[in-house]
Amino acid sequence: MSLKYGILGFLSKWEATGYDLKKEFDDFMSIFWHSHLSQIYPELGRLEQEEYITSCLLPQTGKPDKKIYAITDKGKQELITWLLSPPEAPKLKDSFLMQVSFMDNIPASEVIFQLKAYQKEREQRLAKMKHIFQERWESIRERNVMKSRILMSSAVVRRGLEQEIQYIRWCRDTIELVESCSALWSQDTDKSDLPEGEYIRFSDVEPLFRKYYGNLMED
Amino acid sequence: MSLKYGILGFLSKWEATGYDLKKEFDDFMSIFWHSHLSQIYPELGRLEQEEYITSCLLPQTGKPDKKIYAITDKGKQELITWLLSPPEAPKLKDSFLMQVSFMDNIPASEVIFQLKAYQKEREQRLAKMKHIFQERWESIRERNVMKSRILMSSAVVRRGLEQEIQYIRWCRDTIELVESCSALWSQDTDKSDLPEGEYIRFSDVEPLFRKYYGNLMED
DNA sequence: GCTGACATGTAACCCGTTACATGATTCC
DNA sequence: GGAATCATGTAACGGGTTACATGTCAGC
Repeated sequence: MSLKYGILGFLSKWEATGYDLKKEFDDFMSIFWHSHLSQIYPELGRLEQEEYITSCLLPQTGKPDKKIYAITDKGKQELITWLLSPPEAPKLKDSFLMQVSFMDNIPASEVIFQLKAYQKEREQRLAKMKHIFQERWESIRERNVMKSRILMSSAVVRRGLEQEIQYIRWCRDTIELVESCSALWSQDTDKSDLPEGEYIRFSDVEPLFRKYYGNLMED
Repeated sequence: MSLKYGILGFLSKWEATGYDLKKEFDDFMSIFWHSHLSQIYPELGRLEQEEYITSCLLPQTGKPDKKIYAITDKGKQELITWLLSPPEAPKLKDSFLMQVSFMDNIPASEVIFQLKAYQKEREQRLAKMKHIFQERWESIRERNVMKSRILMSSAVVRRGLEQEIQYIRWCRDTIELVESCSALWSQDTDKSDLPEGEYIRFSDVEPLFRKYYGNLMED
């Protein structure tokens, strides 16, 4: 149900077409949401029907006509009601972490390969976010006017940057960990009746683990 | 499409019923995925039809009969193929961050209230995760056997803990930021034709911003 | 007597993704 | 000549959530 509020939130500050909204979902809003045009257009239709937004048609030559949407008072009220309602419990869906947690089923070399590939992807995302961030920063500094909206979107930007940086760092650390423990993979390819002494003990790698967890275990 | 692999991944190590799987999705796997029983049962049916898993019926007295599922070779192969396939680009959906980015529309006091509520939620999640983590840690230490599976799930646990800790810290820092800038909200309740001098300048709060971003802006 | 754990499922609905459909202009 | 941008949408499908449906046993 959040696409609705993503649209209302954006329209609470600027008028926009469906196409504009899509760009915003690919740009700044990509920090917390994404959507396809084929979902945005019908949603705009529904929101207009329920009178949360109004549209006005702008004929263009050479290009297709634009339908510019604006928020209504009813729409703004709906947005505010949502903003004041209790925040939803986070429901994480991270298919890469799922892959990682089952990667004892593939060779250590492949694990490292996958971690490196993902790290690269996140580095690209970070670079894109930094770019967005720097552009905004400069335009804000030029106009030299401070608003609460700028404060809140800056907070969101910080969260986005932090998240990427930490994920990248985790990839790096985990690659190192797997590299230094790759012997575990040759061990446990199911020769299940080896004598006890043949197994690597947990106590052998415990110091390495403590280092990997850092101060996360305290408390 | 990841529920399928969540199930196959779990069954690659242990046999389980639909009910067991649900518990696992609420427990350890909640770090990266969640699912409802009403989705798990039909999915198990499909996986069995496609011969990725097999079931055996265990009659019970007093309790309903159990249907215990086990992975087949074909299923294990399917899992491995997925594990080796390129990791998906992350598609974040964080409705709380969406709320935050539009919170210039509600009073600063309400912003702080929402941030505190969310911080509490994440603290509870962290406490739960630490609990899961400590239980596992102890049982691993007792058995004193190291396996690659333990290494990978430990990496996932670290990611989960980190994520929570950092989100909580962000909430704390952002509450402070909003508190020290709450004057912005009284300013911009749309008295749009105030003389220029009445506005808070960006340059006035820039030092505060630099502190809030820390070393995130550096390249 | 009621809640919660155990155990399995179906049905309706909503949300989100991929594919299809159109058509001009600009840049390489 | 082909890809990318601007601009709008529909249709089919798949995945995920909520509600419905059933029934026993243990513990408070």
